[in-house]
Formats: sequence, C-alpha cells, structure tokens
Amino acid sequence: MRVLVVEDEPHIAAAVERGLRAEGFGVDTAEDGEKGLLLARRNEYAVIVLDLMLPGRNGYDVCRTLRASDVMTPVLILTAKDGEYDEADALDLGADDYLTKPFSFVVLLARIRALLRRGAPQRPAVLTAGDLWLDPGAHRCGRGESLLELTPREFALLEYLLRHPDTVVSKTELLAEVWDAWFEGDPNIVEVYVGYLRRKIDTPFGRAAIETVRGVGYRLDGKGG
Amino acid sequence: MRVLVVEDEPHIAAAVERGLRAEGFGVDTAEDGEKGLLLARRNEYAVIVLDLMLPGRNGYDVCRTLRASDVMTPVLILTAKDGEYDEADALDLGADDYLTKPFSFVVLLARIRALLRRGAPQRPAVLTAGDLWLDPGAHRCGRGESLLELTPREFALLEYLLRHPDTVVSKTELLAEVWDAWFEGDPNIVEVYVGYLRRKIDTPFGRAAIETVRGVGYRLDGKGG
DNA sequence: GACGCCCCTGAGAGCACGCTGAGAGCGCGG
DNA sequence: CCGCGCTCTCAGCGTGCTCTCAGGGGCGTC
Repeated sequence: MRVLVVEDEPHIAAAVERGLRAEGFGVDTAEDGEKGLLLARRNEYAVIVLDLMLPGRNGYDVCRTLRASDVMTPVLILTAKDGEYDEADALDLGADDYLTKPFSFVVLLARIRALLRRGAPQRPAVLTAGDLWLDPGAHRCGRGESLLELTPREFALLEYLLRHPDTVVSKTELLAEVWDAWFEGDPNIVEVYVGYLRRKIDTPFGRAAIETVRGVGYRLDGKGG
Repeated sequence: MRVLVVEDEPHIAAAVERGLRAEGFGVDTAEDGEKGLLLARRNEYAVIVLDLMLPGRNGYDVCRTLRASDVMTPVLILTAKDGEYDEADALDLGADDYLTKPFSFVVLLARIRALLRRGAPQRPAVLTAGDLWLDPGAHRCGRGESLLELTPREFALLEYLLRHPDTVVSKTELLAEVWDAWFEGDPNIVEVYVGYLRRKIDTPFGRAAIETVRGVGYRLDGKGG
C-alpha cells in the first residue's frame, strides 16, 4: 500500500513520512509539484497527500493536471488555514478530502484510511478462520480462548494469510507484501517463518491451518484447518 | 450553532431547514450521502440530521464512515416508519437518536436540543481501566484508593493511552498526539516516558497495564494489567 | 524404484529494538 | 540568585527477533 506525499516543508514531509511508514505504508515523497506529478503518473498509489503551497507548480495545478490525465487516485489536500485558497475550490478540482494545517497526525491517518475504505470493501475488525482469530487493531491473535504470542513478522505473515483465506499465495507475493517489495535476501525466509507460525498456531492444537501447495505457495484454510 | 441536514426529498429538507433557521440555527444541507460526508468532515457541526434512505451512499454508510474517521458529532437519524432498517441498527452504528417519518417538527427540535444538551463529544468524566482511573477534568489519577502524582507529560501520555484501551498505539502516534504533531526530537522520548509511567502506575502495584508490542507500539490493557 | 527438486528444520550469528541511568537545559518559585 | 522539578538527550546494555546456512526428508517425475 503506497502513499505519495507532495510537500515542500522538509520537517512536515519527514514527520508524515515517518508516521505513515510506522503504520505500514510505503511512502514516496516529492518536494515540489513537478516531481509529484512525475511520480504520480509513473506509479500506482493508494492515496496522494498533496500540499497546496508548493514551489513552482502548486497543488491546485497538480491536482487538476492529474485528473485531466485520468489519474483517479484519491487526493487529500493539505493547506495552511489562512491560505489564499478556498477549500471549496480544492474539492471542485477533484480532490477527495481536505485538511488544514496544523492538523493532528491521527486525524490525517483516519482520513487516509477513510479514503482507502471508500474504494475498498469494508473489512471486518477481526479476521478469523475457524477458531483462529486475529485483531489488527489490538495487535492480538489466538486460537479459540488461547492467546498466541507472535513476533511482529509472524503476526504480519498470519495477517496477510488471513486476508486471503482459501487462496494460494505465492512465496514471491509473501516476500513482496509481508517483507519488502524489493526484498533481495534468501526466499527461504518464507518457509522458515511459515514453520515458526505452524509451530505456534497449528502444532499445539493438532490442526493444520496453513497448507503447503508444492511448487506454488501456501494456502490458509478458511475453516482453520 | 450549525446543523447539517442530509436529506434527499427536497420538500422535507426545505421544511427542516426553514424551521431550524427560524430557531436560530445555521443550516447546511446535502442531498446525498457523499456530499453529506464531505460537509461533515469539512466543518464542525453541532448536530447532523441524517436521512437513512439516500441515493448512492445511504445513511448507515455515512454514519459508520463518520464514526470511523473520528467525527463524533451527534447524529440524529430520520427514516420512514416502514423502512427496511431497524432502529437498533442505527444506534449500533453510532447514531445518537432516531426519529421515524412522519414526525412533528416540534419533536425534531426537542430531540436536537436534547442532543445538544448532552454535549458533543460524549466523553465519560473519568477514564478507567480496571482499578486504574484518570479524571481529565480534575486532572487527577490513581490506582484504586491510591492517588498518583504524575507530571503533566506523564498525565497526558496516560490519558491518551486510556482513551485507546486494548489498542496498539504506535510511538509515532504518541509523538504526534502527546508531544507535537511535527515533533522532531528523539523518538526515544516515548520509551523514556513509558518507563516513568510504569514506575508509577505498574511497579508499585505489581501490575502491568502498559504492554510493549515490539516493533509496533504500546497497548494499555483495558482491565488495568 | 531412483533421482531431483522443493520444502522443512535446527543451529547460530548479527543486530535492531526497547529499557534504563545519568545528566544537561530550562523555567519557575522562593 | 539559587534550588528544584520537569523535560529531554545520550549512551550502554540485554533481550529476543530476524535472517542465513546447511543438512535431511518428502513428494513428484521419469
């Protein structure tokens, strides 16, 4: 899930970037409108966070140009409260939401999530497969009554599998989504972590939620094994 | 005192708007859910009057989305008596009151006044987690009978955690919310203050209300540890 | 039935992350 | 002007997580 941040004030850009990364987003930044446009056209972003006051090509211009070239990525506009621009204009130009500085980071996150939700179907708060459950918000998971202690990596892996139940996910896909899009290490790492997971969520319960599909990948049984 | 009316039937919208204006309210109207959402997010309303049967995005959806993006403005739901929706559902979604059409304007006004009296952000006077309690108004907190002496920063941190019990809050989020939205210092400060807090609220009582979720953040146990 | 590929697993190295103690800076009150 | 308390920085340390590697075993194929 990648986000593009177009913002010329370095400390704001850095704070937003750091925060979004901590929330699991991939982040690209651009310090002016020109670069923002380039990146927005070249890549597929889930959301674009766009400052209005930019050197050179301003946010209005960027937003209009994007829409004109059929880039329909949701755009969230940032601007100073006392700016010369009006929020109504921004929304007319095809922006999807609007936030005035200074704003709380949590609000920014909530807005971004809301934008993402609009496009995607609503996801339930807790993911389950049979008696196996995982709560992304509380960062907890378990099998029936038992709470399971997972490391961050194990948790991320299980979460991904639970989001794609009864579907074979390839090792490459897991590497890209759970690890890093540009992961270059030993792909064996996936097998290792699937092993760790099985020892925690399957073996103690005599179940087998994660099935190996030889030569293809892994499949999580929607009924928990 | 502004009110947002989201209603697609023009004559009802007009009647409600006229009536509310006569009572001294500022009124914005939206004829569908999408516009309603935009306005609700953009502006601060005292109350939102929301019809359930709307073209496109219906009232349920609007209400749920608003709550999900942390807009806590009181919502009063309007709906036809024989509609397919149930009152209980509406309240579950985070609506605050409920009125079936046809309704008398006087009743609508009374309900709106009641909602305003309740106060917009319906916050409990005292936040608790098990025997741990914090009174934001009195600026006091304690564990059971014992009063705890916290510095302002410690207090703010605990308050934030208590407002998000059983949820993992990231260090970034804490930096942004308890410190400053654009905090640039050493993020280690969060660990330091969590340490201070634990020494005051956990160690002396042999409890562990604040749990560390490695690589993600901290979680306050809703039962106080 | 034999071979080869893929997967599994145990051991271990490296290191990132979080915790803590010490102390500097600063504002405020005495 | 001094002392106190709060905030924040910094560096060291320990834990346990992540990842690598190599060997063994299972499954499919020929």
